[in-house]
Amino acid sequence: MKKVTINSVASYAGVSKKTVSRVLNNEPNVSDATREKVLKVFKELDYTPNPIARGLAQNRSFIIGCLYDNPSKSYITRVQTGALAACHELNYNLLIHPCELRGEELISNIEHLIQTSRLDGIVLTPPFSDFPELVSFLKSKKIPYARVASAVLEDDSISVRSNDEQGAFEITEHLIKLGHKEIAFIKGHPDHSATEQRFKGYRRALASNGIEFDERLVEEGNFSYHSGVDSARTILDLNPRPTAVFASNDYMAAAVLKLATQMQLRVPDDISIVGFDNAPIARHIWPGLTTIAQPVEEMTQQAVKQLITHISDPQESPYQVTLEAKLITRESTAAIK
Amino acid sequence: MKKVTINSVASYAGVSKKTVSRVLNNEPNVSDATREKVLKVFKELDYTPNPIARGLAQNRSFIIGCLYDNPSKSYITRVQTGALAACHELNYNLLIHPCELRGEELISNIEHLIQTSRLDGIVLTPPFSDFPELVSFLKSKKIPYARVASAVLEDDSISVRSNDEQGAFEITEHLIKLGHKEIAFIKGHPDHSATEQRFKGYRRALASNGIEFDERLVEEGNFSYHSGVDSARTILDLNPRPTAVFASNDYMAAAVLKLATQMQLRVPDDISIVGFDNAPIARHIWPGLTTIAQPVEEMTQQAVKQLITHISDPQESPYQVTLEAKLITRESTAAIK
DNA sequence: TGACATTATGACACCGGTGTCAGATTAGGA
DNA sequence: TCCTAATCTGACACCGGTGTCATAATGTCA
Repeated sequence: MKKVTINSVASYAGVSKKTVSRVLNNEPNVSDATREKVLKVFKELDYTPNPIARGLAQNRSFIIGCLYDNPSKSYITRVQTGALAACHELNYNLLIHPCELRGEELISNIEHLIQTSRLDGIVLTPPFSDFPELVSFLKSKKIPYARVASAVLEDDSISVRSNDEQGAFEITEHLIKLGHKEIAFIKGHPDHSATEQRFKGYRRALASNGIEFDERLVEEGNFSYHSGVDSARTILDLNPRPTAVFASNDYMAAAVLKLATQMQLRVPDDISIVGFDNAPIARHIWPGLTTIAQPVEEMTQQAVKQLITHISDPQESPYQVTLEAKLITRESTAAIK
Repeated sequence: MKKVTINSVASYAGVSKKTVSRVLNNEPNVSDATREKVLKVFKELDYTPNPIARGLAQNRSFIIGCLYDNPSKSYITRVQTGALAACHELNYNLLIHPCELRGEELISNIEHLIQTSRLDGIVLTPPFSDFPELVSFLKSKKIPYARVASAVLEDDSISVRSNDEQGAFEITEHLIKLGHKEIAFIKGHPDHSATEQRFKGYRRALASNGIEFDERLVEEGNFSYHSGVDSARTILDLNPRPTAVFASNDYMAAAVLKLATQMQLRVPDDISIVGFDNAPIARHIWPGLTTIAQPVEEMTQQAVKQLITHISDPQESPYQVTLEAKLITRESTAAIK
């Protein structure tokens, strides 16, 4: 099997390689006859252009990077799924790059990544999406980027998000409608902008239903299962015990559930628990968790698609989108008796 | 910021670009003085060679692909972590490629991937590691590949595995030592070679402890949580009910646990449950699952490292390694009363 | 010191595409 | 029918590295 290059195609079709290149890139100024002739040779020889040679000539790599630092494997996988879908569609490759937000030398780490891998652009997923140092670094270096699930909107950059505040509002209101008034809240990791958004939604729901906010019901978590255990311990020992717990994600909610079960509390009869994200664990435990589902794949896919479009044609003006989050009710919530 | 290329380095250092290239690749036949002079210029100009140009010249992409089709997000993430570690170390990039083993046109899908992305090699993770059609395709196309967690050993290819059969043996024996004799078994997905291996280990443990194998205690699963629910239903309805259940992975074990809990069975007092893989869920549920931990990251890292080494220097003879699996005991198993 | 082997270096083509520009061909209008 | 404008096409340089080979510099030994 010998290699099929643009030269072999050109000589086989009896045209110059530049003409072949024109056909390849759908450029104008090729007569229909020539175009078809070349296209036929493509098929006959089973020709695939070499992206590396192309990249060298155009100073592009056809690679975009995906940055994440997230304890939730399912979230990461969903992000990857969305990003890959967009990449496949637009003939790009995806380079995944897990790294720590608070790791030393984040910026130089990223700079090195961009330098060595010659990324054409970067997708930022939480918590990077709202990390100012990084965003302004990319902006100063003129590296195209897109932000997924960011809270802060900048109008000159690509950003696709879902409404965390609204989701938190809705799930809190769901509890309130079930008669709950003492609703504990476990916060997420302070580096994630979602943390503040979800907290805001919680407070807005309380306020709009005339329930006074009680600071003693709020615990600091960090989205990890482990932090959920710690927070749960404090909350479940409160006297009087709250009748419901809203954990800022499903892992922490699962931790609350585990601890409650260990303490012989029945969920949802004795206490209702809700999470956020609709992670697989939400339906893998008993009782299943009432939670908020976000369209993570969809968000990432749109963000990456936008990003690649922008790279290929910088005229394309970047835009912002907000997608819907959805309440999923399972067995972990019930009306107060 | 203007681009720093091999030409700028060469003229700045007062040598030819070929000499710069020599220094870059640690080739011999460069005098120490020249070498140092060039290295100093590297630093001064902050030069990073362009992998794309390099790739074009050497007909390499410095990219290896990672194939998977696995319902376990944590397994996928662990695989990626290991693969990335090896890639970073050896200046390679990783292209992840989730795809369905039984999807239509798997082979042509992979062929297309290799064609368009010009992969230098491929890592196969379960269930691809032992999929003969794919392996022989890669072999016929002379695409370097490495297999992770494969059961079948071929001596002319790279393969890093852990001993599933032995792990299953040990965890079964753990149950037997606790006094269990009626131990139900839920099989994994038939496409995964681990499925048969784990089953073998289970049977060997029974046999070596003089317990007769009872076919009625065996259910067909497919590694998914959902299949675990189905199998659990059958098993927990058996009369007499087995005193222990060995599910071939933790998701299915979690399903058994969920169903048992719903049926008011106490775990481990009424029934012991064990899983396999040591997935996060094993410690996120209550009671935590006794299971077998495999060094997935380590396996993948070694496989990828081997693979890249082999690509860079085909003389390097491929090798096979088997790493240790480890029993993790948690709260889901107890001595029979 | 001369003859020869060894080491160091650079000129140049090449990898497989794309950009520029000039020249050839065709179309359209007078 | 001729002239000009619009459309096609190809020659050639270039992207940033590496491979080959010739030549220059140095080392070795008689």
